[in-house]
Amino acid sequence: MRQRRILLTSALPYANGSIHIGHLVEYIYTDIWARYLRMTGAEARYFCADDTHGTPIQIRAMKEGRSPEELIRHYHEEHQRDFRDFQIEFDCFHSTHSEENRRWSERIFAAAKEKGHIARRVVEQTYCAHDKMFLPDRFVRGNCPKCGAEDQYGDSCEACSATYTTTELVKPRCAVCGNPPERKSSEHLFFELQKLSAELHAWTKHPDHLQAEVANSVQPWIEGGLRDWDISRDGPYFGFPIPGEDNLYFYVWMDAPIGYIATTQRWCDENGRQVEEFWSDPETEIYHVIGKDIVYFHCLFWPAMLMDADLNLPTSVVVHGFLTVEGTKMSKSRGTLINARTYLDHLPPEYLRYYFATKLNGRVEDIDLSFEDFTNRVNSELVNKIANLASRSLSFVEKRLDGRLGHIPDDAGSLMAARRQALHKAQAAYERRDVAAAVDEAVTLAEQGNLYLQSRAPWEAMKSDPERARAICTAAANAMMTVGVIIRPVLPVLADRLAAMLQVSPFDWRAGEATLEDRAIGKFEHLAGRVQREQLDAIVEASRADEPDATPPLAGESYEVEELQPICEFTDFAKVDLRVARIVTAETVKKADKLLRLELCLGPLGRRNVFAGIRKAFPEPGALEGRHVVCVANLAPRKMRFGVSEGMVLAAGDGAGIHLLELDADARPGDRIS
RNA sequence: GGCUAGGUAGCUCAGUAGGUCAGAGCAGGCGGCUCAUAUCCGCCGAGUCGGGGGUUCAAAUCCCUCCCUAGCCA
Repeated sequence: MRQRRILLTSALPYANGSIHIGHLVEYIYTDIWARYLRMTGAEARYFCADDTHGTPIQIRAMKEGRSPEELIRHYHEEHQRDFRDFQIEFDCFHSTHSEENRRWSERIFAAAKEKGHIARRVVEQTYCAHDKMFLPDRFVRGNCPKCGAEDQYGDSCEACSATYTTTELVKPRCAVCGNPPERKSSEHLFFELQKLSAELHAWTKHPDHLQAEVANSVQPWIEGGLRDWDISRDGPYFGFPIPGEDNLYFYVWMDAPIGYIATTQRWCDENGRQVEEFWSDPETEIYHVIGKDIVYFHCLFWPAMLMDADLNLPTSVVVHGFLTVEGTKMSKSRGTLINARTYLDHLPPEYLRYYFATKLNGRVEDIDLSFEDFTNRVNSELVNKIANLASRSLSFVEKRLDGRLGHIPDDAGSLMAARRQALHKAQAAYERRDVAAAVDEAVTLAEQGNLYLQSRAPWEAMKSDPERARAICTAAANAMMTVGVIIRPVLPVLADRLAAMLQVSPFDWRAGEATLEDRAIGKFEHLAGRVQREQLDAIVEASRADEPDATPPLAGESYEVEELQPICEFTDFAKVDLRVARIVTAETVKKADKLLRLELCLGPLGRRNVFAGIRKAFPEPGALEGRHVVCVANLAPRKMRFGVSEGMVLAAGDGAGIHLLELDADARPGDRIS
């Protein structure tokens, strides 16, 4: 039989934010499944990429004063770090902002055009003249045309849940600059989905392609008539220009799924393989794991694009539910929107992988992270049952039986039968993506192993017949090996530590039914320790702190201040070199009624000439002389009409009152401030 | 509003084509063991299987209806 070739993907994370535990449900799920498949000997390739295009990234970058490329580079690195530290192993994690993706987007678009499925139509949209860009729904705010609720998004009303278009919004304004937008028409390109209606209907009806509940929810869309899909956006737009069009770009949702192919291409190029092996060979299985929010894109648009391009369609689109925390939607103010990194600062990735695994059953159900449940499951199942069985069998052998296994005794027949059965049931469960059931097999088997040890009491046998004790522990160790194999897709690092103790390699599915007898084992190492409820509380606390404006202001502090800038990484902050400076001279500047010219002494760093807009607050500049202030010492020099300014002094205030930041008189000029 | 999926012991959930299906694990109580980074084993649960109605000799399991929850509605 030929080796199964399988391509797996998770939805591409958008490159304008950090990975949080909600995202992780999907990546952990896919990773578990990919690892399981590899353990059975299949070639399972797990591909993913950052989704990098579109207006939100454009605007976010603009607000942060950097280029979109810089922004997505930042998140590309951060995402990969977070995934790696959660033991999520991609064969390739690429980016939709790549040459491979550009080529494939152009090719797939050309194919759709060739098939006569691309139409042109003029659309009227909301345009911000100030920011010189068209505004998507979420970037127009205004009053609901139905109920009049204020400050609603451009697509629907949170108060009366009416839906409408941005052009219907009353008193609209741009969410970026606040100016009222205008209406502007332009010609867009549409993918005529309706023309593939029959094919899509047939495809979505096939029971292998979609879970029953997903297929159900897709049918009304098809039967109700598929609408054409606007796949273009006007420039300036961060994305790929559409060939042959003037100032039109591919909509981010057009090129995002193509990223699956582009990433495959990238990996193939790097590994001497052909992309056709994955996207054209009908024997290859393709699985897309997605959240239930993007079913429409993956079950209709995406298959349609693939149909037109004559590429493989997904074998299955696997849909999972959302994550809730303590029974409710994740929320910044409650501290339950937990970033991957925040979690890792407090707990090992294994616990979350394990917990999610106990919930992932292949159905489209939301899964809840209940802290009590999390603590119970990790402690009672992972630690008390699984890790403890390893400890009871292996560390006993190491400490009291010279680290050597004997032979499995006759009275272990039912335990050995149980391990075979658990392995097979777990395999069946993994195959149908019911990870929860597979984990349950591991736990149950560990339970039986513990029971076996309890009833045979090797510590008693030890007193009269050490070889009997060795035999008992050998049976338990073999059961433990199977537990380890079953749990390995979920807890790869932990399982590999077990494999090292058992000195088994490769630790694959076949090892689950092999027998280990009459051999030495490696040094015992405890597999997992208990989790404390306090550690979870600390994560919630830290997640609250991630959101600096979550706490309400104190009474009386209701005046207006400038809005907070986006989060700045420490490395960015560290670029600003602040120094202690003593004001040597301070004087007014002719023809400049706001400026003072300051001569600063930075100790060994010499003197600086600085123009500061603080004259209004200091009618007697001479009084400033001798004061110790904060100087931005590595600011690029700026040529002004009155001379060159070689830095800035820091001050607070809104113009009415200005307060210079001042240091104690004994601060040394030139010292770094951090 | 429409659609979809759920509502089973304090918690998380099993219950495959209706008849040992009223269950498991955790938590809690009692007892035992001590090899195990206080872990393991045994015993202990009357929960109207969301409410109501119906089909059937028999329903958590089928039908109708209502209530509640979650999500989706391009």
